[in-house]
Amino acid sequence: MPTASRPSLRTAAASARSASLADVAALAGVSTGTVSRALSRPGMISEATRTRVMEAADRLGYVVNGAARALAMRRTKTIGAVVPRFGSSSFPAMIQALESTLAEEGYTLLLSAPEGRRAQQPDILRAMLERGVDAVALLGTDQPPAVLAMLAANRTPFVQMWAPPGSGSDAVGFDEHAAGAQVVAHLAALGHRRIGFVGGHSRDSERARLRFEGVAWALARYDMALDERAFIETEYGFAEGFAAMQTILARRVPVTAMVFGTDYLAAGALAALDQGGVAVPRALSVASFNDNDFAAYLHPPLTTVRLPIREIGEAAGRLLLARLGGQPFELPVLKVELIVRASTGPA
Amino acid sequence: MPTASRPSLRTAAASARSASLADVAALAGVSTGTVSRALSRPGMISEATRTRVMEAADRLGYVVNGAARALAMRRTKTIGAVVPRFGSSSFPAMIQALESTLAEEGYTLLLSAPEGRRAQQPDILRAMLERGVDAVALLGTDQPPAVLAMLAANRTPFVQMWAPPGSGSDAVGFDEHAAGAQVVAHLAALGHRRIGFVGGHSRDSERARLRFEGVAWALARYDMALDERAFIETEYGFAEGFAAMQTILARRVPVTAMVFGTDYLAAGALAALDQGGVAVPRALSVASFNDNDFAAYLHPPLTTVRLPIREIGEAAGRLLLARLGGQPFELPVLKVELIVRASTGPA
DNA sequence: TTGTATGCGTTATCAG
DNA sequence: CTGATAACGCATACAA
Repeated sequence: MPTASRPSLRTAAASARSASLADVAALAGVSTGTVSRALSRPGMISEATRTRVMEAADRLGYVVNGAARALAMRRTKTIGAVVPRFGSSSFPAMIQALESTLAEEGYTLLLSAPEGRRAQQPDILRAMLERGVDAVALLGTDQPPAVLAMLAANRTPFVQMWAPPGSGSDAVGFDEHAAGAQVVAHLAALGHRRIGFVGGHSRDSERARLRFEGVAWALARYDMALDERAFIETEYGFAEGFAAMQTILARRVPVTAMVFGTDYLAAGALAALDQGGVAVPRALSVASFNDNDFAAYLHPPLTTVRLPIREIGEAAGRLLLARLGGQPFELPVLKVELIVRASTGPA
Repeated sequence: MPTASRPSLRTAAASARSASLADVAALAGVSTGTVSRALSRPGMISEATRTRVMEAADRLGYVVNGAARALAMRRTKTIGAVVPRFGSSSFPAMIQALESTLAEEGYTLLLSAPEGRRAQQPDILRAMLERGVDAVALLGTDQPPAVLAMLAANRTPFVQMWAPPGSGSDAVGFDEHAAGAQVVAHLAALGHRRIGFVGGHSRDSERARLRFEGVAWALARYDMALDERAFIETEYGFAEGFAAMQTILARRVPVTAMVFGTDYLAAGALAALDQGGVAVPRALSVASFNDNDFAAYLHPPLTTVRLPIREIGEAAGRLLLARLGGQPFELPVLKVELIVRASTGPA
């Protein structure tokens, strides 16, 4: 019977591995249980031994072994986030907010930022589950069934960020449809009747799709028309906006206003307009959606809808923390805001 | 003596927890050891049992418990990254590249993006070490001694990203000094003698400091002068660039060119110049540093130095993988590139 | 308040 | 090729 506590060969061998609870216990002259408690529930321990343990601990540079702890506690204090196409988008601000919120409670973020083909694969989620994440934050509602199934099988709480709220499961986002409609309503009020639209691929992006649906809905509502020849779906980016606008200019489409799905696109388009000698907003009005409002600095006479992107990350973080703590959580209402700097009606 | 294998109470209780190796073993009628091998070293197992195990595994939706694995293997296949002020900068592209590179080898990224005060605290690193990261990627060389000490005590490999290479420990970055000098050399060649500079706080950012040192060095070399009243250190951002440029315009400083530490600043400044009726580059030349080159779309006649930011992340990833694999690794030389679109000498 | 002993789920070693 | 069994390092129920 292996009852006697073996003095653990390595106690001698100085620092073959990094210090463990047993090492601290030995140095402090107490049991491992005591050390464990001293470190995580200081209240249950006498002042004297506690300080002795503490001293021993940081003399050895002790760092708790999270794997062992996770194994024993069935909890890692780690949250996974899966955010495709993260580098070239406005997601970083959202993730920053998510991370900051979680960090307040001692949680750490495991980030996956798949590009290209890898974006759709469920192995990504699997990797996070293997790492024992306590919860997961996903982007949008367009999740492969396999993903949802794995989450369910593992009973892992999750939240969908930047997704239409009220779709049953936990989702935090704003009303994309309303945002899209708001821009069009504004243009309608100015007297525009025929406009163009350049946005992200609605096939790949739920956000692009919903936003465009809002635009389309409002177009019908205000009896306006989207000129097919001034409608382009592309990747988000300056270069893409530039190219799209050049194409539309070359087609000589008779629109009096253009709407862009994101300010990156708008910025590129403005350069193309500038180069093409088209005055904004005199000859053509331009509106876009954004979070950082930088387009305004580049081209002040631009109408934008400010999207509360950081707020998404923060709310998602709070939601997960609440779920993990068994607390109730009320989803905040994230508002979009129309910022009008200068606009005119059709030339 | 607890020799007999207890049938583990929960074998009955269906899915009280998520499936473990033992559950799979039971279902497949083999031992846990066999299941473990079947899953991680398929070659060592007979075809027949292997498929039986596989079936059992995914019938139960088995996901390996990383904590247990990490405990046994002393390895987590997780890399930590600490990147302050991540949301509002060009770091996301770097991180995206890092993550993608690591993902190729099955590594996952644990990201910490401290804002404000939290940025300097060593607890952040501690949290990562507790999670058992196999290696760590840090930003820059300005690390608190405590951080370096912890890393050393835990024998955790690490790399410093966007840091001057050749500083002894593993660092990947480009020559900031040369980048700064390059811009000034270009302006000198055009005949400019008196310029201004707006950049990040050199106190907080090693990058800002080095870049400015390159500028200063070249100014001396080419016998040029930096007008003190056109020198401002500020936060990176559109609004800050706008404000800084307005301030400088108000001071009526007789400079013929302005250099900006980042394109965000330059973009804001261009708006201020535009609004102030100053023609670029006819009346004033503007140059900046960037990675995504977006300023060019906003204001084509702008000279920029393209910084290889994504490459940093990729190289850092490869370096860590090499270190973990005991492979040699040769740091790539990351080149900066001067992009001249239109420039003139002093008006 | 403190010590003891067991379980957490895998991997790895060592026999068969 | 497969089975049994000992680590791995910590938390915790139970005893003292």
